[in-house]
Amino acid sequence: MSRLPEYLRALHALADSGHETVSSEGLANAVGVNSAKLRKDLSHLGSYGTRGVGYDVALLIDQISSVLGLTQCRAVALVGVGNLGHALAGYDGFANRGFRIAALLDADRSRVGEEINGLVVRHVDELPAIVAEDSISIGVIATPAPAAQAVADQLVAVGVTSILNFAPCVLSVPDGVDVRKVDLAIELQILSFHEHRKASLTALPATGGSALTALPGGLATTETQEAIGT
Amino acid sequence: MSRLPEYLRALHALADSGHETVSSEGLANAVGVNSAKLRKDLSHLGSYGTRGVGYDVALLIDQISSVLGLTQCRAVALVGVGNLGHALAGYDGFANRGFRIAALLDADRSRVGEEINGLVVRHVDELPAIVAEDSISIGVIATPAPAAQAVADQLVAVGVTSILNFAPCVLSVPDGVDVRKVDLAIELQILSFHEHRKASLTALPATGGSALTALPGGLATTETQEAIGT
DNA sequence: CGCGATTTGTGCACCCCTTCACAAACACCT
DNA sequence: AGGTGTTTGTGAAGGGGTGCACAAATCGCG
Repeated sequence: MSRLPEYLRALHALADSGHETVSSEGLANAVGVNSAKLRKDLSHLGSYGTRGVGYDVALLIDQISSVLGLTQCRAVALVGVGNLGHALAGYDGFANRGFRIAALLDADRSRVGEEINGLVVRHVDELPAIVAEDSISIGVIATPAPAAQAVADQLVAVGVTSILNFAPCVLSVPDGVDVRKVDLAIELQILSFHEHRKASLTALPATGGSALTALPGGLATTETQEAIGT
Repeated sequence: MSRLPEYLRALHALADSGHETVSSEGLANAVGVNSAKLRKDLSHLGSYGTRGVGYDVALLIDQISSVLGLTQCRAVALVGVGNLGHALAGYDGFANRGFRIAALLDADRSRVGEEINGLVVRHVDELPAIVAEDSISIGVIATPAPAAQAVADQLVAVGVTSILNFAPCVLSVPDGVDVRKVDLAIELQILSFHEHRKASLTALPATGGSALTALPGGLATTETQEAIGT
């Protein structure tokens, strides 16, 4: 499930604060989900709770980490060191959670050679060599939209089967390759939609405003505060 | 729906390439969804297609923009100008899509006064004044996790009802306030899960590997290549 | 003016996810 | 050892989204 990473983060926080066990309801509250849902999620990866007591935090962390394949540190290659790429290269949230940025790449040769956070930017054409010297399991695309598809093709060509795409475009990849997309502007637009809806509702509480704002009701974009898509 | 922004982006691309009308199937292919789903989505905001022809691109753009509340440029306040905040402040994908970063804030006084992309960083305590001088509709939190809740409280206190949270933690906000969360590490962990699963399946195609990798099947984390959240 | 081709809009069935509610299991206390 | 309270694991019901398939509608052409 896409919720497992959230559970994992909450569990780490609990472990840091000294808890050795958690009840399903306690963990559910920390993550913001229903306790039954959480129990069902955890039951899917085997029973690791003790009735009357709860779940062993350390054991659960190990289990979830194992399922997510985080027992080993995964190497990621970041393509595109523009504005966003710079930030991602320096983001310390990756190293703490089982990932290591192993290579920085860019198509712009004027950027090649630049050093960011201890890594030297290399040209995207060196991708085969980079994969050869350091097994890359995930590629991150932080290029402008027009360049994204070409980069994705290159990543796929060298055997990368998981791509995180920050470019605002859809990538076409062969079967067996997973793509996740993060579009920052879309997130804002969804919030804008809610904002617009709230404004209309408060202005016209009786009629509900135009038909546009009075959609079926639950249309409220899946879940708020749910990690991307989730 | 959370898919409307994706439709909007595809429509803009079509408009730029000269198309005046699109069939539901053409647009669906561009976005990567089922054509029936797309037609149903569009029908929820009133019928704006012509049978036998398709949808008028310009008209549809206006309609979706209107539903999303993008007819006016929305002002966002960005709190936290660390690594990620810097990138967001300089990200040009916002201005092109109906958003304007109106203020940069940080709790660290040593950062106050710094100029980024033509904006001067101000202290987070100035939030009430900033909202007063420039109506803010969305707040973006790009602070470390421990500071995020306090910032959220401050944003709510000055009347912000939509928050985009990049800090890896859950925010508790009163009803009526929408929070969307983007956790970059979680995205990578989800990809790691898929990677781990693929590795196990190819190694043990018959048994499907351990029970961990042989979950119910459709567990594959909602949708790939769906904007967060989806 | 009529006919065929094309495309929208939607009723219907299906499936997955979510949630409630409860039985089984465990620990603690007496 | 037995009772009691707590918590897990799960069966069943409900809801929402998804996709198929088809009727209605429109355009273009003869």
